[in-house]
Amino acid sequence: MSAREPLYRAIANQLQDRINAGEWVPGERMPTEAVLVAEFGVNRLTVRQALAQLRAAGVVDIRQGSGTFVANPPPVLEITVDPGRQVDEGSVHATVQSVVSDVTETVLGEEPDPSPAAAKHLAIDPADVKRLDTLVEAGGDPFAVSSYWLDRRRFPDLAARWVGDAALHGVLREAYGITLFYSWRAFSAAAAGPVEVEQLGGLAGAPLIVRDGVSVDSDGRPVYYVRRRIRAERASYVMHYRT
Amino acid sequence: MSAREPLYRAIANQLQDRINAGEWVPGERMPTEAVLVAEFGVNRLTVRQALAQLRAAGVVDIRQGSGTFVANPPPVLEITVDPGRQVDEGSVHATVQSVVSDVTETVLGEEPDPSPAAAKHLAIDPADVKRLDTLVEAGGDPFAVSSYWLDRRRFPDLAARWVGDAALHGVLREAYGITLFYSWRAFSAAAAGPVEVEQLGGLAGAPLIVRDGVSVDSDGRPVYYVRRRIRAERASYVMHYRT
DNA sequence: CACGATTTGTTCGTATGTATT
DNA sequence: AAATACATACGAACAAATCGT
Repeated sequence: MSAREPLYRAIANQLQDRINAGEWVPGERMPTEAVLVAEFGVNRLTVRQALAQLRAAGVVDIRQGSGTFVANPPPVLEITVDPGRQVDEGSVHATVQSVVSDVTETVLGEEPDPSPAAAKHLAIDPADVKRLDTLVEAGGDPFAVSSYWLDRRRFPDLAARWVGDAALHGVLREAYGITLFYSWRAFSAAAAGPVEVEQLGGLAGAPLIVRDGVSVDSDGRPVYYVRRRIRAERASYVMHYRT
Repeated sequence: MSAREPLYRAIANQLQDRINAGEWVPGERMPTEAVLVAEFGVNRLTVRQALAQLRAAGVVDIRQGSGTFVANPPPVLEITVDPGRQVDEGSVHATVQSVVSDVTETVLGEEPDPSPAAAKHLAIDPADVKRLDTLVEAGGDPFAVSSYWLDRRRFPDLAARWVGDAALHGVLREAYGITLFYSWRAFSAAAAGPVEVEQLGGLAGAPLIVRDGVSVDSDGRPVYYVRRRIRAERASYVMHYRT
């Protein structure tokens, strides 16, 4: 095994074990840093490093001025992925709206973005690619951030035509007469960077569930490449099979 | 906005900006901690805290004795999800084998696990649930860890019948004559805990892509509930739509 | 291959700021 | 307002891994 395990890691493991053993139940307050310092006979920084490990793993919730609590896994929102439905009608919007009525998608910004990957997905020149970022809010809380890469010649004034509470597929249908179809989707995960932290809240490095995809019009021509990010503890994508 | 931004965060953001600006390209070595200490005029721990943020976000790669490097995004393995194929033949095995020939799935352990959630998915009593953990290795490197929850009365000696390089679906077909069908799958993300770090490597809190699912037999009876974890930077699940 | 220099990792100590109770 | 508890920041020392001579 490991020749010498760092103190902070040993303490983190021991605390994890005691949580698993039920010494503190989810939502319950754990001993303060000062108490742990006395109990383990180490420096406060060492205790904090141990707690930081558990926080990063989503095991504990640390609140300034209040204390450290065993994390209470919140209910995850299950976003249904229906492979049979090829028309893109916004799975996130539909799912979130069934739980929270107050769902909005607002434009955060729009700018040229000569991304080679996006250009390849759209089959256009990188110089013609623009990126439009939006924020989906549910009940006033940030839920998802989306980046759409589009052909800026085809949709020159997209942001201006955006109406506050609509989703992009609705804007494209009503303003441009485009019906969207899914081409492909991909599910992956990533760590939250400074930008995502500012947009979605949470901590740097927190896991995000990422959904990429390309939607095409009725002619099969790519309309946009999208990358949507949601904090991992908030949602999951569920796909049911026909039996 | 933020009244007072912590020093370490300001430094992290500035370093991030300079990386984005191309001051250091991916794979290139960044200034040492000592240099950054002198440059920003702060304590070394403050610099380290800033770098820890970037490391957690996957922006930099820090190697003891060597230095800090701009992260080089490794190629992700795209695991194809075919909603049309309802027979469970092991999508991970199939995909990984197409790239690396040396793929094995070995049993890490088998033990009773009265998980209420698993019992519900299997429609059996929690006392009858056992969990079997396996490790998928590709080219000698750990790639994925899977936990299978099964009815221990139905599969009493499953681990004993396991042959080293097979996948579970093959074991069930050959040893029990069961053909598996997908019932549902779910994609989510989570932070790596101590257990996952030991099994998959990486850092505590690193993002994992998680795939849950239930497979049933030809009678529609649940056979197992599975939860597979892969380090986020290693893979993504891709679903193509029929046009 | 050995060894020293370099660079990051861990741990102690101390002080002050900020949020919550 | 005071006490409590976590957040930030500085200083110092030694350990461990890496790399070049």
